[in-house]
Amino acid sequence: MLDERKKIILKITVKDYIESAQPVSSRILAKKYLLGWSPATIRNEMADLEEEGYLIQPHTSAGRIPSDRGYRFYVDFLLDNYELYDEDIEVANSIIFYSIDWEGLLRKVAELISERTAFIGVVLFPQLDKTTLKKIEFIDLKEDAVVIIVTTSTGVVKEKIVRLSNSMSEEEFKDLRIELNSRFENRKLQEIYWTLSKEKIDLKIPIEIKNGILDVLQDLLYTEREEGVFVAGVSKILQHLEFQNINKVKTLLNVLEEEKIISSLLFTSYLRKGLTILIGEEISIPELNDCSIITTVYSLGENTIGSIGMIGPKRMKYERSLAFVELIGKTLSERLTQLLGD
Amino acid sequence: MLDERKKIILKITVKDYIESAQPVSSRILAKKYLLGWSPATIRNEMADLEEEGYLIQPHTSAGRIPSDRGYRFYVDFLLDNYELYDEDIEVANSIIFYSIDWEGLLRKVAELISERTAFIGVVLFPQLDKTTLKKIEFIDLKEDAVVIIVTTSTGVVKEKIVRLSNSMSEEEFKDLRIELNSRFENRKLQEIYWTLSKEKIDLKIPIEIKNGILDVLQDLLYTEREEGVFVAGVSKILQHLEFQNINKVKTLLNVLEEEKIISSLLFTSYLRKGLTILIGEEISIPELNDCSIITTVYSLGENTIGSIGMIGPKRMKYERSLAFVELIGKTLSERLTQLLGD
DNA sequence: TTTTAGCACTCTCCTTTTAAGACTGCTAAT
DNA sequence: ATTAGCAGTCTTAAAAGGAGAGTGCTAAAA
Repeated sequence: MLDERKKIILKITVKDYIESAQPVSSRILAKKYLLGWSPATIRNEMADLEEEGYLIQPHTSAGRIPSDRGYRFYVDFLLDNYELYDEDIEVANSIIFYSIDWEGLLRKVAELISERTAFIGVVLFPQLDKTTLKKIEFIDLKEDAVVIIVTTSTGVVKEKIVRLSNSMSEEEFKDLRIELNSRFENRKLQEIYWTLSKEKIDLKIPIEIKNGILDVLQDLLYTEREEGVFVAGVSKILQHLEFQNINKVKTLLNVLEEEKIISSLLFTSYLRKGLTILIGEEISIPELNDCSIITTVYSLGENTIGSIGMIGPKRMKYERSLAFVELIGKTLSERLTQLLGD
Repeated sequence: MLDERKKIILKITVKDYIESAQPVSSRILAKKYLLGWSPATIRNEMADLEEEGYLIQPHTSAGRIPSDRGYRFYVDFLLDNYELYDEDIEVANSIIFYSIDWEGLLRKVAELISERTAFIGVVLFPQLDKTTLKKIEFIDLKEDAVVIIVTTSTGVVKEKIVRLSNSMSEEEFKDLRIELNSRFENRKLQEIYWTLSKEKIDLKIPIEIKNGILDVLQDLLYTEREEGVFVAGVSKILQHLEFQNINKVKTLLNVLEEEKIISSLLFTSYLRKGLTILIGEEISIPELNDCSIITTVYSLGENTIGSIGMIGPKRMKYERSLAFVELIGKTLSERLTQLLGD
């Protein structure tokens, strides 16, 4: 863990870089922010931070910029309080005044996000999720391995082999099977996923099996997912400094036109049911290495049905972006529930 | 009109530029195409062509490139026979194998166009066109001016003042009104537009009034049009040489994200009911000055219901593009009629 | 009268040079 | 543990130079 001074230096470095888009030098840090340490001291600290992977030096005689790890640390531990501009709140609330069709509303939300932030707004179509669980079955392979077999109402069967750290008796398997089936039979896959993935669950189940089932469920949900997305404001992203290079733009546009890629990103957030953020390489799409993605879900009544998000450069104001996306998600859910809730 | 030699030189200049993307020099023309005239002669001819506005010289010591006027002349008078690659035909015919939903089919068509040509594919949603004519009325203002008043089934009233070159008697107005109303009452606006805009029509009607009615109809149709469009393959356009400049890309993307603009371009083609082509400034959208747009219509049975098109750089192979778009339009119409025709 | 050879001139584009400026890392002093 | 000072590195912008491509014009040839 970083000591206090390193944290301060990292935090200010990230903030300054987000603002200025210029590699941050020790001199700037000392002079602009009156930290009370000399440039030389700060230089030493920054060299340490670079060694530990939080900062990067574009070239020998340049200042430093945050690495993905640096941004991640910043987002996880150094963020100031969320700050919402009054106008952001106003814009989010304006959703309440739209009563166009379902599709039109979602499209409007994507446009709203992009207009207000000058980043890209994305919306995943509502997931139908009618598929329910038919049965969970186990086959004991001995040698502490077991096959999990899941059958769904749509007739799809999927299995997965799992290794156990502690062996289980015939009896225990039987109990677990009965318990799981009685509890989850005919329930929606998404609901089961959600219940199982909660930290606390009053069910005696080995962690490996639990994770195995979760994997299978995710797999099933993923292949049957609704892939439709709205992507709005692609042209807006070009005004940012990181996209002045034509080749970057090309590869970026390529990715953004692949609905499958965007929908799969949003789908992950949908399954996790919460505000999520991916930074640079965490997205696992090389073309989006300069971007961060913030997503959250929207729901109809009690049911999470889809997700929305924002794609922008890593160099974004996270406090504001996170708060804004979260707010939009909530407001959209309210509006949908109000319009269509039972 | 240009003499034979100028035509040949213009034609080859355009063709070579489309192929090479380099300003075409007199030397290239003489040497590569063995025209039998010396570079000096060709130089003189090219200077003439420039003076008449068919060619442009990027700078003093460069070859020449076609102006919009040059492209237009080429497309109107110098085109070789349409050439369809076998693969283009195959791709167009593949439409027949899609039987996904209506919307999916249209989206697929836009993608097909862009995939096959590496340009942008666009599709205008089907126009509902339920609006019919209620009444056409005239008010004689004397002094050879008359107000045309058109009322529609949706209750919209629109009028237009028209000047006449030959005055009409009270009697003639009455006859015309009766004739027009008996003939067009309760007919769809689009149908009336189409009938009236035909060259030959067995109806005694002053040209000014006819054009006035057409204007009003176009206006009515335009404001009530379905604005939805699909735009596919925006990223593909970036591989072309004319879009290597980041600022051009920005403005281009801006326009392409404006559905209203694209739909209005397509709507014009829809009203004209045929294969149309606009080159550069003819499009009247500064951001598309480097582009040409080829559009055609698609129909369900006898009824034209929408239009499709392609947006690419002016420097495109017109023979192929025109043929391809036309073919796609026809094939799509056949497929739609087969799927949904009554 | 039309065509062509020849040449001076122009403009682009690429490479090289030069210089200024921004920071760092390291050393030695505090 | 901190800091001043300085040599060294790298970027960036501007300037200079030179090759190459192509034209317009003139005067000669057809």
